[in-house]
Amino acid sequence: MGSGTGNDFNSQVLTTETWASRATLAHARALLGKVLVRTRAGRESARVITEVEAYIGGSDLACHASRGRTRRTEVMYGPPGHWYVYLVYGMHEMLNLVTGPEGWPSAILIRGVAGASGPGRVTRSLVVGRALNGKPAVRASGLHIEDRGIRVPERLVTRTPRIGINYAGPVWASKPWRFMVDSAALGGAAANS
DNA sequence: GGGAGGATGGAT
DNA sequence: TCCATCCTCCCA
Repeated sequence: MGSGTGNDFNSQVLTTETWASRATLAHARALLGKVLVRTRAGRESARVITEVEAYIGGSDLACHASRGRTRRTEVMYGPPGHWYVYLVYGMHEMLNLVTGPEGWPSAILIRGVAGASGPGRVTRSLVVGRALNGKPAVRASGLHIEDRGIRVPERLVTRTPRIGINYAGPVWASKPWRFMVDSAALGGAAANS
């Protein structure tokens, strides 16, 4: 696959996968500073997203979809803008937002929000579970994302390899597909916006 | 039907 | 460094 080698801009022919990969990474970056809004029993809790990771397509060996289309990964093959929630290590719910295009499995894991660092803590603090799996990210589902005007300047964004995926091998484990913004610095940025 | 291993987090 | 805890997927 053309996008597997790294520098897409040197490619003469840009494949559908290349475009989709770029779109997912741009989307991941754009999620920093957006607000995750949980509505439950008439109450709303909102948290600014501070850390995400991208899992991009069937060729990404760290992506669950790399092992084929199964019952669990089915939602990743569906239309974008839906939640992919699964249980890991028998105790932690992982919250992902499916990105597009349909039929091309990719998702963004929400690893941190203001006040909760770590994907397991994100879901625990917002009471998010597998009941949301496959649901669209709209208010009626009880969980959606809002842009409340928080600006995240590039200098506050850190990119690193993804966490806990060494089993995927060095090529995929080294992709800088984790995006973070310092929570405290973000507070200042939000105040200035 | 059985078994291995996992996109973590907290304790030791 | 260890391990709780259970779902998913592969293999037989």
